[in-house]
Amino acid sequence: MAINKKQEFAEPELMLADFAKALSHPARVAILKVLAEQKVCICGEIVEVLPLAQSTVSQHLKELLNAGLIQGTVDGPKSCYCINWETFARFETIFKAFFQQTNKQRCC
Amino acid sequence: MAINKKQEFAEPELMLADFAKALSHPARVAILKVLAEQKVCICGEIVEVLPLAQSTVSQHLKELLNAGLIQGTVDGPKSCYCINWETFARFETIFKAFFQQTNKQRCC
DNA sequence: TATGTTTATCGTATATTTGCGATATAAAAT
DNA sequence: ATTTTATATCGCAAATATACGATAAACATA
Repeated sequence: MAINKKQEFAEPELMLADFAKALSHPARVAILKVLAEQKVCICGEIVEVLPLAQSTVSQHLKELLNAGLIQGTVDGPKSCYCINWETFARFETIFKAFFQQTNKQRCC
Repeated sequence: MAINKKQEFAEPELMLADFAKALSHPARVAILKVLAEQKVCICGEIVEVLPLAQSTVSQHLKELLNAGLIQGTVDGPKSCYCINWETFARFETIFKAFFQQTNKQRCC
């Protein structure tokens, strides 16, 4: 694209889009799923569950971190990740404010 | 990327990712917002509200259609769009099944 | 100190998305 | 029948995302 027009939109739209973007790849959804189930939390274990190389998984983890959907702590040479439920709750509120109206009519 | 690995993931992960991808651009969130508010529904009116060219808006509308988030009907020379709330409800169910567990502990 | 283990980052190739102008299409109006 | 109006699609350029191997960094262990 010639110019990036994203910054021309309002803050709530940008926030929702960023949240959705973080969820817009099945690998990241899968990561969040195993973290939510508390099956695993160490990076290396996540890599074993996914059909991707270690560097690729690390990249997806970084994106989830940047979006605030997970948090990580260093545990010796390993990294432990878990879901940041506060962020999920926050976006659920924004989402509802946007779309969950009482009047769900159609005009066509 | 060398190879597209998306098809290696399970169906629920793919569905959630597709839904999120449809919401992953502020223009599409903005379109859904004005449709939800029932301010406008005609394509040309949507174009006036957004800071994008007509062809670009038409492309975003097509993506929302493909994702099943909106539906459109031809009204003479115009096109009328509105939100498909059934799809929203369906994805809310999937989303909750994934992430809304009773036990939201952290391991780190 | 040297070595192995675990993870993050860099560089790079390729795929996809975004955006627009130009054009096609279809209906309405003149 | 021609022109106008409204929208979708095509073709292209530029930006982003995806994926991996190689390498760096940080720690534990021999």
